[in-house]
Amino acid sequence: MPSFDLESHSFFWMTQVIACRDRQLAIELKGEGLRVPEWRALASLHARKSLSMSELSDLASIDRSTLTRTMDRMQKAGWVMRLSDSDDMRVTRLALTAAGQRLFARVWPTVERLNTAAAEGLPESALGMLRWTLEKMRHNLDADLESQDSRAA
Amino acid sequence: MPSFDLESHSFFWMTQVIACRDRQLAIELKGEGLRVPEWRALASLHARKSLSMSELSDLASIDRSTLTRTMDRMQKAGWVMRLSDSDDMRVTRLALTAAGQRLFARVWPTVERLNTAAAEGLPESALGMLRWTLEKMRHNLDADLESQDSRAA
DNA sequence: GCAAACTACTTGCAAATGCACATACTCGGG
DNA sequence: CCCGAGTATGTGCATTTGCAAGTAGTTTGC
Repeated sequence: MPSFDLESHSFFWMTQVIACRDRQLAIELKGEGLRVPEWRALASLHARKSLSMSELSDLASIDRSTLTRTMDRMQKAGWVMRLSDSDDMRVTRLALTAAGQRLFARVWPTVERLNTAAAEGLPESALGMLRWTLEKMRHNLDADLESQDSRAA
Repeated sequence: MPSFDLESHSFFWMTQVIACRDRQLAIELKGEGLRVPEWRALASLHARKSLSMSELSDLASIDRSTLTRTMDRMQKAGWVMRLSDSDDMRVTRLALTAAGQRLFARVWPTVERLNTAAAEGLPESALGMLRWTLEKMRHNLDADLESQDSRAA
C-alpha cells in the first residue's frame, strides 16, 4: 500500500554506502588521530597544491564555519599551514606541511584498500558509469539550486 | 605530481552528491519542521509498516543512540508512536501515526521533485545501473566489515 | 573617490552527534 | 532453575556541527 519502495531509490543506496564506508573509514583513521572530514580536507589539499577556505569547503563538503575550526585543529596538529593571498587580503590560502604530506602517504594505502574492497567484483565499466552518473547528478543539483535562487529573487 | 586525482574516485562524487542534495533537502523540509535524518526515518517507516529501533537505525543510517533522541522528538511532535513488542520485551516497535502519514504525503512530492531534478537527462539504464552498483558496494562493505571483525577476534 | 553591495573568513551559541557505559531483557548450557 | 554471554534500547558527556550574525577587505556604480 505504501506505493513507494525505499530500496528503489538511488539516494537511499547512496546514503547507505556513504554512511557505511564513513563508519569504517573512521575506525581506520582513528589510529592517526584523523577524523573523516579531516581526511577529505587532507586528500583535497594533496590533490591541489593550494586552496582557499571556500574552495576547500566545496571540495571537501565541509561547511565554511566548520572548516575554520577544522583548519584550526589541523594547523595545531602541524598538518596544514595558512598563508595569506597576496592578491586578495580576505582569502586564506591553505597548503599541507611536510608532516601533512607524510600523513597522507601513510593513510592513503588504507583508504585505497577500503575503496578496492568496496568495488570488488564490479567491472571497470560499472565504475566508470558510476562516476559519470554521479558527476552528472552533481551538476544537475547545482543547476537546480540556481533555479531555486532565481525563484526566490 | 600528486599521482592521485580526487575527481577520479567514486566516493568523492558520492560525497559531493549526497552533501549537496542533503543541503537542498534541508531547506525544503524546514517549512515542515523536519530535519534530514528525520525525513529518512519518516520514509523508512512509511515503506515498512513497523520497525524496531535497530532496524530503523540501519535503514535510515542513524546511530542507535542518536535514534533514541530522534524518536523522542518525533514522538513528541506526534508523528511516530512507540509500541512494545509482545514477543521480546527488549524491542520497541515504531510506527507512523496518522499525522505522520499525512506529513509524509505532504513532503513526498517535494522530495520526488528534487530526485527528478537530480536525475534529469540521465537515461533509465544509467539509473538502473547506478542502483545496482551501489547495492553491490553496500554488500561488499558489509562483507569487509565482517572480515575486519574476524581479524580482530 | 566614496558609499553601498558583495565576498571571504571567523565567532557565538544552541543543538545534534556518537562513543562509552548502563540497564533491561533473552537465551543456551549445566 | 539459574548463571553468563548476548542483544535491544537508553543515558551521560564531551565534541562537532551549522545557522546567524559579525568583521574585514573588495568591487561596482554613481
